[in-house]
Amino acid sequence: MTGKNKHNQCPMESILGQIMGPWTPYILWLLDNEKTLRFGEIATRMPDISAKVLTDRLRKLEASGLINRDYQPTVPPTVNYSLTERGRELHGVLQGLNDVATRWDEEDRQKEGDAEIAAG
Amino acid sequence: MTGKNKHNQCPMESILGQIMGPWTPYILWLLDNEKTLRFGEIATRMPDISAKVLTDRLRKLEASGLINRDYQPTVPPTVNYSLTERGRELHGVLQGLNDVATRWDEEDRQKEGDAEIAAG
DNA sequence: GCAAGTAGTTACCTTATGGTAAGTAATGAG
DNA sequence: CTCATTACTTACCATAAGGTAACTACTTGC
Repeated sequence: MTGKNKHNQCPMESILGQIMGPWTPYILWLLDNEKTLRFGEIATRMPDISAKVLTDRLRKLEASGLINRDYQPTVPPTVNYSLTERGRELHGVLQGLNDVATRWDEEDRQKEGDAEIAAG
Repeated sequence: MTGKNKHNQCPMESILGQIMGPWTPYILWLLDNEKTLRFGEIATRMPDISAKVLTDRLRKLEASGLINRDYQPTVPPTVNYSLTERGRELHGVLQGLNDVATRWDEEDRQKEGDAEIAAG
């Protein structure tokens, strides 16, 4: 997987093993923005992830102490996910990541547009 | 894999596909700190990564336009890696990540220490 | 008694990923 | 003539990761 070693010498390795990996930062970003989301709501916002993998990521984030899982034994059941206090400490990083992503995306679209105009 | 989709609707997906993945953020962090590093110097700082995988990561970062590869055809050859301008824009994110990582690491060590004292 | 709805779990199979070891190029040293 | 050096590349193999489909539980409504 994305990270199996815990923390040898460098603290950064540890955090990377927890929050990195295919869909993980995006899940954190969703929960950072929307406070609380049900399993199905996360799945809707990430159409390309399978239930199996989403469950896996949520379980790992829970094990890392970054998200809370609140199971309500209603019928049908309701499970709410939210960031823990530690998870919320990632806000600045996630925000910064999104800012850069948005900026690059705009720049790239701009360049694509220019290229199309130049090509006639 | 870590990222195959380019950018469907959300710009964050794109950046995650580029900088996420097992060792990638750590490589960027090294280059952000040390300006320029040779292949072997990066390898020394990351003892657990194999040459094959390190090469793969460097090639992908180069393809994403985040790092420069400067091949000097000396004997034996010298290859210097450094961040591009775009790569340097990740400074804030990498710094923030490292800050959180360091803080959590200290907190966890503190807790471990407390537990040991409590256990006698 | 059967379908619907939520949040999964499980089994099975395919693909992706990563490790190891060996090979390559070019040249100066011994 | 062979070794050492750097930065890889290649082939081969083992493991990990992920997709799909089917199945679970529980109760309301038809």
